[in-house]
Amino acid sequence: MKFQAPRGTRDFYPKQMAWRNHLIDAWRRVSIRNGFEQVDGPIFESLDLYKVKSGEGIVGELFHFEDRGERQLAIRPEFTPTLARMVAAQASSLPKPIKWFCTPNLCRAERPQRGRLREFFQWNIDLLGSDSPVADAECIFVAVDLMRDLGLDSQTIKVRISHRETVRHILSKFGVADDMMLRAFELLDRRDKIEPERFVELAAELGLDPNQVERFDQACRYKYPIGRLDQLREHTGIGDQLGDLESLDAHLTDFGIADWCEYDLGIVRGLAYYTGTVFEVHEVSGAERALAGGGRYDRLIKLFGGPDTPAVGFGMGDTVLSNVLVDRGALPEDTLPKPDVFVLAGGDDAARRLPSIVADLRQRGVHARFSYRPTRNLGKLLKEAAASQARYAAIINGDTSNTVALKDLASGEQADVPIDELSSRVLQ
RNA sequence: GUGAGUGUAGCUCAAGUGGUUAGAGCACCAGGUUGUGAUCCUGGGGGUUGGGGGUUCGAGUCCCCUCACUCACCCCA
Repeated sequence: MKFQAPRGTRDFYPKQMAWRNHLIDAWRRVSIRNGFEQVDGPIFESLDLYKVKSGEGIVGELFHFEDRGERQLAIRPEFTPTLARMVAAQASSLPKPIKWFCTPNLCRAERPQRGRLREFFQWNIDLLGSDSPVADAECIFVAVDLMRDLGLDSQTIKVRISHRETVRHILSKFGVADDMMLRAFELLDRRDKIEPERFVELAAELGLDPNQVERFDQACRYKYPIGRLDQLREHTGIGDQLGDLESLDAHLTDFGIADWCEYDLGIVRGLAYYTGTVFEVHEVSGAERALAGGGRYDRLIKLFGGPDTPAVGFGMGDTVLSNVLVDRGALPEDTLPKPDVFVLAGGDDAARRLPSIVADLRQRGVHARFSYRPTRNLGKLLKEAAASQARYAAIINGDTSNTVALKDLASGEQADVPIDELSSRVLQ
């Protein structure tokens, strides 16, 4: 019997595990310096919890099971319902704004593709209790901060921003009735996937004539820079009804991330869920899926039985992020922990002294390794030391002398150092 | 879940229209008689060709099923 990992799941060998930690460490580091606190919840929840947010249709897209007490449970496909449940339960005692992050593994019963697996890790940033556009801007800033932390730049990455209410006003201006709004958003989301003639046809059903369709389509395809809402006004004829977008625009500039962002009215995201700002983080070549997506969801906490609580946040998966970084030349093997020193012995006398020297180094916090090979051939041992990517090799002298030869494996320089100075030397 | 493509060693790939015991490089392991590491020699382990069934004297190669990956749909919470 031979087994492989189930469809859409991954095995994490040391190299992959180091890479995964590299990403999750960055998520943690960036979250914390932006003032977010880490939370987590159970990896499975009541199936009903997910139905409340997403409806009956969600059941076919997650993994669910029945426990021995006939409870219907589901492995978490997202974290937001857990978060909403947690916030709703203690909302009155939590200081506002609530700024939480987590890095859960999530499972979805989808057909896997590049950047899309059945089990993955997702960074969640959520800011609750403020309806100010500052909160929207800060969330976007956190996403940008992460990109920057991992060495990506604003030429490679763009945050594409839209706003539900603004698009609604534009659609309304073009003559779409309120009860047709949901269908209009659906059409906007799907416009690249349907034939142009069909698009015009469907738009006509919403009350738009071909001329308006053309104008609206163009307004949605154009990317507006931050600070140029005047262009957006001109293209859409929306006038002064920009609302929060106006304020968001100023905050994005004040946070210094204007060049990372652009307005893209074609960004739609989940229909039933978001209420205001929506955004996606993209790699500009378009070769990968969205790195992250999020927005404002002011009605969710109430839906879960809590007080009316405005909220904004985003999720970022590890799969696309990883693809983008690897596309840009990052090598997962470079994230493996490297030894500070590789201790080796070229003779039997030295070999007897090796364990105590290694043990002492490790007690002092030094990452120290040694060879399991029986050979005393220093050439082979040095090759192993170099392969481990240790910074130093420490060659124990065969006699009882108090020095070891410390060799810098990058430069090749070598010098005798007293054994009691070894740990401080290699930790410098 | 629907449709299409792909699948040979840990990795990258070979094996004319079916034809002996499926090969190579890299990687891994071990030696090269007594102390200094890149592209030095020598040797070794590792494959039921993703798995199962069928056609055939004979299948890595043809057919069916299944599993996984890739792409589109769906969805993107």
